[in-house]
Amino acid sequence: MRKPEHNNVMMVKDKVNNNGGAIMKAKLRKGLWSPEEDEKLMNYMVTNGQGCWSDIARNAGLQRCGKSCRLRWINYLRPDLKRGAFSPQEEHLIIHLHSILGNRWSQIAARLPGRTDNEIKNFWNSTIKKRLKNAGNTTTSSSPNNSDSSDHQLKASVGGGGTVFMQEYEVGGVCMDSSSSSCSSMATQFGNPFNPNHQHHFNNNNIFDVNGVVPMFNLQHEVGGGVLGDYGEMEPYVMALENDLSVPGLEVNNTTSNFDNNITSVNDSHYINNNDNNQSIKVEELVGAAGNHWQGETFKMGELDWEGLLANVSSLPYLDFHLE
DNA sequence: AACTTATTCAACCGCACGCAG
DNA sequence: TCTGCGTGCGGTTGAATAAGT
Repeated sequence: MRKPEHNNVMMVKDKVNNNGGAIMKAKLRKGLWSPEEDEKLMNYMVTNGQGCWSDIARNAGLQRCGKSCRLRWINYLRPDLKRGAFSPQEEHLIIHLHSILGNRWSQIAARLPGRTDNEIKNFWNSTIKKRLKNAGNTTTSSSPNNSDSSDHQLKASVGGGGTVFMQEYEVGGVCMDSSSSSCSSMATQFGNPFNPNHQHHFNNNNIFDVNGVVPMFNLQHEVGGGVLGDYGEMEPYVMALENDLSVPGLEVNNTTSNFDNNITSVNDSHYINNNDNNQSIKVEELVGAAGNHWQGETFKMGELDWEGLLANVSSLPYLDFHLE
């Protein structure tokens, strides 16, 4: 989109050299990355793997700060990135997750393999927000931070639109930490209220906004048709959870793994089974966002098995959109 | 064709957190 | 306990591009 700026060098960082504290300016580039810089960083990462970003910036011969290198890698150079427009499934998932997580783009991105938080954030701010606004709704996506902490009562819509007032949920067992990495036990602790199988509590066709008492829209529509065009059709009943609710992360730990066949986990929510090729792929590897090690050798973005993904993410709430 | 406005998205900035010394 | 460093996150900016007039 943008053309690289090659002369955008700024005096950003002062360094003290060894000669009695004389100041030496380190020239760090800012602005768009040139293809040459991309190549340098890519080559370095492929050869040496991820490490200290400031070291990477230095050792790769880049006049960039480590932070910039990290961002460039995560948002652009990472080989497991999925390019192109968001699919309707992804759109639904983003909206859905945003209704739960608010602006926690990194957590949302962790559930959308191949997508970055920045990408999702941009997509949300530029596209979805606008569509929702155009749909005549102004209250669809309040953040968890906006929730009314006094409201312990959960409202859930049921089938034909009736309302069920849930008894106060014991939310104490839910991982409230904003970091998703250690929330894998939430389902069991919580009695797994987010398990779509608990249909006596929740209707699968509706989103429950856990952020506050705001109406959410019905996702019963087929994904393919009029993705967001139907968002004007709002469900008036919602579920509200107080506090900051963290959805169990798909990526959980940093155990070294690979794409070998038959990887299984005691905690099945941490892995994606790819039934087509008889492989189980650790979600962390797919996502790549939180992991410190990139080993994406064989994984091809764009070939994600959505059904496999969603079917095995038992802890992911309300994955209720219809797959084609 | 020229100009204006809207949209997109890469990148920066500041802050918070964790960890080591 | 304090401090500095590295990292990650979310908000924001601004240039490039598209669309409209």
